[in-house]
Amino acid sequence: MRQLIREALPLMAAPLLSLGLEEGTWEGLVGPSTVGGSLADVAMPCHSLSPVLKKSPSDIAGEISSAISDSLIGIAEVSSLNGFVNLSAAESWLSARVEVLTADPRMGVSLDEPRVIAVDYSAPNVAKEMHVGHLRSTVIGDAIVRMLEFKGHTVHRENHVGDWGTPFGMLIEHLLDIGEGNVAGEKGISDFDLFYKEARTKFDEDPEFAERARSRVVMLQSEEEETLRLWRILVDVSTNYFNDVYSMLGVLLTDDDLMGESAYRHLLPNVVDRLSETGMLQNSEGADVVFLGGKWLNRDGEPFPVMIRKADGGFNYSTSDLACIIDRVERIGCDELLYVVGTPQKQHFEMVFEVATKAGFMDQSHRAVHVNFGSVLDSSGQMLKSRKGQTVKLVDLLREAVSRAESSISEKNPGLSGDERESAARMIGIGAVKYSDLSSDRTKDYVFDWDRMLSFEGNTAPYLQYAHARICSIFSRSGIGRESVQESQINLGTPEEVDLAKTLVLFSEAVDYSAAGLYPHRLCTHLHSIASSFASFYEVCLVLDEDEEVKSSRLAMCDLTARALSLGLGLLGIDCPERM
RNA sequence: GGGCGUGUAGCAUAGCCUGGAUAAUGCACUGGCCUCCUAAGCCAGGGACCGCGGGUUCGAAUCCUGCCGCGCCCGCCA
Repeated sequence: MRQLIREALPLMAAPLLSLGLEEGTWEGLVGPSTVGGSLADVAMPCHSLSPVLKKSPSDIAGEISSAISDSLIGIAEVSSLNGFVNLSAAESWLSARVEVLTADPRMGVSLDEPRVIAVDYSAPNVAKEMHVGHLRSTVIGDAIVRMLEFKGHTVHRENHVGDWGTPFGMLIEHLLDIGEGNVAGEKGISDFDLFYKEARTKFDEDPEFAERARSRVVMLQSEEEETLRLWRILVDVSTNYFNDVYSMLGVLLTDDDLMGESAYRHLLPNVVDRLSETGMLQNSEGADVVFLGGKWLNRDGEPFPVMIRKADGGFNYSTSDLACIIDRVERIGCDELLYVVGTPQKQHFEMVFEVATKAGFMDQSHRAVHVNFGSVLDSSGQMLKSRKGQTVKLVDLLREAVSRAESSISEKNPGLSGDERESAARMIGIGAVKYSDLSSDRTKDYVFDWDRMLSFEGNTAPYLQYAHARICSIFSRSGIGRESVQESQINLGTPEEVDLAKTLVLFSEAVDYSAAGLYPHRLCTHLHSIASSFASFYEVCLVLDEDEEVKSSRLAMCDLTARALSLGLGLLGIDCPERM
């Protein structure tokens, strides 16, 4: 309702001046109402004016209310209660707003001043299974990418896959033991968990293998040709597998977005040089480190460093992340760097950002944000660890979701069959998984519960998709084209229509609020309220079989609702079937 | 020990940034609603001293502070 406020404020100035309130003293009090219902959309608490005007808040609210109500005719109805001045959007104002939206494919969502933004997300490991932890990063990152692109920004997707480092010695040797012909090409690796575990076991238990693995690491780091070829096999097999998962999930990531750790390996010495030039680098027990000081103390109360180059000459992840920052700022020209990575790495990113800022890799014009997310917990509230407990393979989870969706469809709507049922099952099952992850505050821990995420009740994707499908059904049944109603005159004859109109008008604010904070759940919350308002509207307002004027208005509302839902879910990476 | 985060009905969550009115939503529970556009739905109802104590304020779930519980981080792993 920011537009209501924008329109109302100038009209309130003169009447308020006549009550003794100077311009600039009261505007900040006007904001969204905190009470629901039809009472108010915008409210102005008058309690703080009490000492100024030497009257009770209740009297002040009453006086303001009667002073401004004539000025706001056609915009809002004004009343007062409990020391609040309440503005409720006028029906004519609301219907005019809705009419503007019906002609706008962007549903009122404005474009921001464009920035160049890198979003680092997903980041699976080569030769390892993708599990539920990757699900969060992938789904949240993808939603953020879509929202930011929609707001007009240039977004670079960065998939920082784990494709370099010491584990590749044992992985390559294991590949040789198995025989590359059994892995390369179409065959792939059928079980990455098993592959990794076998390599690990041999490394731990077979000294001869461990020795081969260690010298293989040296060959890899010196970029020996044959070793690089073998490494490439593992990378290719894995990225094919990642692509299968991405395509099943329906995310934007492609091979063009791959920027693994290996891609930055030649920049690492450069990081050392540049840190050295600034004088930040210190030698500690043979290693090159940066001491930031401040609150960075270890458990003995001593300062602890950011490790840049280990005593053995190797680099670790801080260095790699610094190289990334340099690359993204200087080569890609990013204004903003977003890292969709779990909360446990918060301290790491704080330190890396601090080093990068002090070293001048970033300046005031750059913004680096750790877009953190909570851990995945099981139903008993424990961390879902990949070490011991049975890890849920991402592919298995997604297949299960789709198959559950398919059986629900068979049960609820036997009329759907063949390709259409299959495609609806995919949209519903995958949508359910994504939505359950996106719909709560990402910074908090996420309770992973198959029954809840696949349940088709409550604040879930299927509930929103169902509202969308019902609308599509109205149009297909009546044979009326969606576009043909987009210039209809809007009449809000019932409370349900008014309520629906308000949630639709608030759509653009919800998108902005969600994108600005990088919080997809805010958009979910609003989409749910749209679907919920629509469901109430649908019960009470017969769309077809009314007189022409009512019918065209309601059809336009239906079209707008369906567009809000599919656009909104689309920004979250979730598709809507027309029938389900 | 230090740092960071978190605590809201039986369960799961929103609201906290930017303080306002009777704390919102879903599941579960109770009771209603399909000769009518998909009942995967709708309507009504019960259920919360917003972890505990101080402070600021006309007003605190929200801001400050002290406790308590839980979690994560403090590795020459990423």
